[in-house]
Parts: sequence; structure tokens; C-alpha cells
Amino acid sequence: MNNKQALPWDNPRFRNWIAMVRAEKAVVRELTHALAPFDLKLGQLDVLMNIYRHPGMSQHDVARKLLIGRSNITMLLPQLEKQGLIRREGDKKDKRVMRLFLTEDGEARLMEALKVYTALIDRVMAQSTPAQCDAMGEQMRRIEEMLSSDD
Amino acid sequence: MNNKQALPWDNPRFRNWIAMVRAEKAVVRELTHALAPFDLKLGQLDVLMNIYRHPGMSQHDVARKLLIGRSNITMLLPQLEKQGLIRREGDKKDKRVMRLFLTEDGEARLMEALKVYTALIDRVMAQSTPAQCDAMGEQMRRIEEMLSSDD
DNA sequence: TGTTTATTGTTCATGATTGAACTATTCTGT
DNA sequence: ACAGAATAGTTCAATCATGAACAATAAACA
Repeated sequence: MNNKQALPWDNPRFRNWIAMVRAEKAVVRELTHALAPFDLKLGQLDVLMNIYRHPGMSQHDVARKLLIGRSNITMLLPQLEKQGLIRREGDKKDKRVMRLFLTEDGEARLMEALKVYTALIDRVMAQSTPAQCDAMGEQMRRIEEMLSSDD
Repeated sequence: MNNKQALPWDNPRFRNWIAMVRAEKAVVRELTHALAPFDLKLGQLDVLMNIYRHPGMSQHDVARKLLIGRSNITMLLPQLEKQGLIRREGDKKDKRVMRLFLTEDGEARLMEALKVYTALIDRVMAQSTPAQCDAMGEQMRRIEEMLSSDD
């Protein structure tokens, strides 16, 4: 019984997955430090980005987009509201949903933070050729689609 | 002043990074569910894997390998010890370090969990050709090396 | 219309992760 | 040998994310 031969570390797919997780963790750590001067956590920035792209988005939609729980959003928003970065408006037609908007401050803060964000990602992704980077992105989109479809 | 043109969403590198984060999150979520029957969290499995590959590893080394804090390890190990999956031995020469070993139960449980782990990763990574998968892995290793070097 | 079912957001208890402060031990340099 | 710096691990408080239970509202349908 030669268990060792079947060990995942000999499996390229597995090793590459591990490499991806480690890289992602390293970048996130770097990013968190880079965002500290803006008083923004990565999760908060994700929310701001989504509201910017889709003003009037509901909390539920933000949660689904970010693959996080609804309660997470509920506990995240007051921090952003307190900082005056976002505004919440009850929907006229559907009294259950809260529509989210950036304030001017929120948009300004977002733009500043995005400069740092993109600068770091640019630096990180410059490790690959544009073609490789795109190929990687395509793989990732296929993976996500594959997993979100068979829920 | 056409801010919009410089928006990160028009930047392929940025978009591909976002795709990667989403894919990773989706896989981790799936993985967490798949591991539930084994009473193992992903973080615990990571620790077991490292101890398996490097028996007698110190807690500090595990933390560094996994890119997590030392205190995290300290609070993680008692759970694994209570389940009888690992064993801790004080180093003879250096009384500060604790050497970690898998018990037989720990190794058995690890092997079972790894079957599920690798099966999922195989399924996920099958979205790419082996060559693409390897190319992606190489990118990730370069990224991690790049970020860990300039600490 | 009225009743059942779904959906949105909130609350709450729980578990995970972090970083700073601390103890104990070892290493360095003189 | 000794003082000071460095290292391994622990403790603790704070933060964060999660899922289940819940309230309010809307949608589906008999």
C-alpha cells in the first residue's frame, strides 16, 4: 500500500491551488496595510466600489456580489455611514429594501484608495505578461461560474 | 477631467485580480462545507498538512508557512490536541520551541480529508488545461516570492 | 380578498483572526 | 561571564464574519 504516491503534493493542480491561496493571502495582507492610512478595511472598500458602480444597489445585492453574508453588510454599513461615506435610502416601492449611495466624501475617499489599490495590483500582476494575466483571469471566472451555478 | 477613464475596472490586471479573489472565496466556501463531516476547519487542515510533511515542525514555522500569526497557532492547536490528532513535544535543546507531530488518528483523519480536498481541487482546476494551470501556479509563486522578499 | 410563501434587513451568539504585551529562554558581543 | 537583543510561545482584548432566528414587507395563488 503505497499511499505516498497519491499524495496531493505530487498533484500539480493541488500545488498550484496552494500557490494561489498563498499569493492571495500575501497580497491581501499587503493591501490591508496599504489601506490603513485611509481608515478603510478591504471589506469596506469592496462595498464602496460596488455602490460606486451600481448606485442605489440594495444591501442584499451587495452581499451577493461580494459573496458574503447579509448580516455582514448590516454590520459593515454603520461604520461607513458614521464616516459619512455612504447614504442609505429606503426604497419607495419596496419598503424592505435599503438603497445605497455614495456621498461626495465617499466617492472622494474611494478614488484615493483606489489609486493605492490599483497601484499595488498593477505591481503584483506585472509578474506576468498581459496574456498570462488574462488567461489566469479567464480560468478564475470559469471556476467561479462553475461553483456558483451548482448551488 | 475625465476620471472615469482611469477607473480600475477598465484595467485588465485589476479585473483579473478581482476574478481571482472571487474564485478563491467560492472554492474556500465549497471546501469548508466539504470538510464539515470531518470536524475539520480549513485552517486546521492546513496545520495538519504541514505537520505531516514536516514532522517535528515548530509552531513558529507552521505560522510562517501558512502566513498566519503565531497566536493563531497557539489557539488552534488545543482543538487538534483535544481531538487527539496531534502531539506536542518540547524540544530538548531549545526549551522555547514546541515540536509538533501527528498521531495515528491525526494521520488517518488527514488522509480522509485530503481525499475530499484533492477531489474538489481537481474538479475546480479541471477548468483549465494542465499547461494553463501550471502557468497560473507559476505566476502565483512569483507573486508570493515578490511580496515576501521585500518585507 | 385572504392566506401562504419568499424576501429584505436586523439581531444575536459563536468562532476565527489579529496584534500588542508578556514570560521564558537563547543568542550576541564584549 | 554578563548585559542586552532576539526568539518561541502564550494571553488577552478587539475586530470580523457567519448562520440561525426573527420582524416587516411583498408576492403568489387559491
